[in-house]
Amino acid sequence: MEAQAVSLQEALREQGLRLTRQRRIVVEALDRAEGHLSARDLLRLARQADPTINRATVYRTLALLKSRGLIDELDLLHLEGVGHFYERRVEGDHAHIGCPGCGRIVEMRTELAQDLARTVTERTGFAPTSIRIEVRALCPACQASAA
Amino acid sequence: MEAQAVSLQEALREQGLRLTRQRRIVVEALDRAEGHLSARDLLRLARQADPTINRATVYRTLALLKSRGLIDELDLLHLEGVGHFYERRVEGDHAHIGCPGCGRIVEMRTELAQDLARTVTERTGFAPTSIRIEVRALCPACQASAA
DNA sequence: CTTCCTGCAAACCTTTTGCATGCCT
DNA sequence: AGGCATGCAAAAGGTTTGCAGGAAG
Repeated sequence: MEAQAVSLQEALREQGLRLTRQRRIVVEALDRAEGHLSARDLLRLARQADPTINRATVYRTLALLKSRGLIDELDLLHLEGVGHFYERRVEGDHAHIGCPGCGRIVEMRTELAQDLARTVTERTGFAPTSIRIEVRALCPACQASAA
Repeated sequence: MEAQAVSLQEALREQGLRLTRQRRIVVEALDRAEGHLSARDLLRLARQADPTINRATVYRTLALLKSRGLIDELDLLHLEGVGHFYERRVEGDHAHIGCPGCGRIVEMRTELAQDLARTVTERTGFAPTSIRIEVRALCPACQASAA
């Protein structure tokens, strides 16, 4: 929804936020991740770099990034568990599609989010900063086995 | 996404599901609700009709309704707390728009969900059964006070 | 030097589960 | 009668918080 720095680490610096060793480790893990990560995943990854890093620090860093709009928070329709998932906000919105049969999650880029943002502004006067689209849909394999 | 009965209660019967006193109370509360309800809200409402009704029953009923596609589950971007929200699935999709400034949630009907469902099918072969669109957006009042 | 972050541990909240009992069909 | 739903209580996650010590700017 807006221009972005090449990395979260850089984005943090641009925003004048303190860049501690722990925050660097956490954002590096998010930068490297190709998709969504749970807080638990992220803690595990961070601990590979520093085994003393604490859960609370991970949550606090996630809250910070979230409040600055640098990451998106998803829950992936509970298909992968009750917790939340995080991923770096990227240019170009995408929908998350989850199959309730097998739990598989795929992503799909879509321009419809732009349209939606425009419509929201026109019809409600609200100013969108992020859009989350999550679709529950049977994958082809599960459609076949359900038939 | 498909035709619906006039009430959840009726829908339950149509699906050949056992309609216990507790389930009736819970679905009546959902039927009466104009918008989203948390599990906690729902328990509170149900207890007005029967103070002995149990939390576990509410959760089990919600799981049942969810699995049958009769209700939608939302988390409203965590703006109202960490839990989930439920509402009867209605004809005509709508997006939930939440203001991070004041926590206000508004709904907006949108046809874009239909387009999105079509696109998903065409591009991925997945068969959508529900779509969740949640938008984080500053409301007019909060835009003004932020300026 | 000051501010704010971290680790720790406990608390908190929501949601789930095993089990014995009871209700619906 | 049989199968399934309920209530109860405890457990299981996930997430948040107060506090004392420590690191970053």
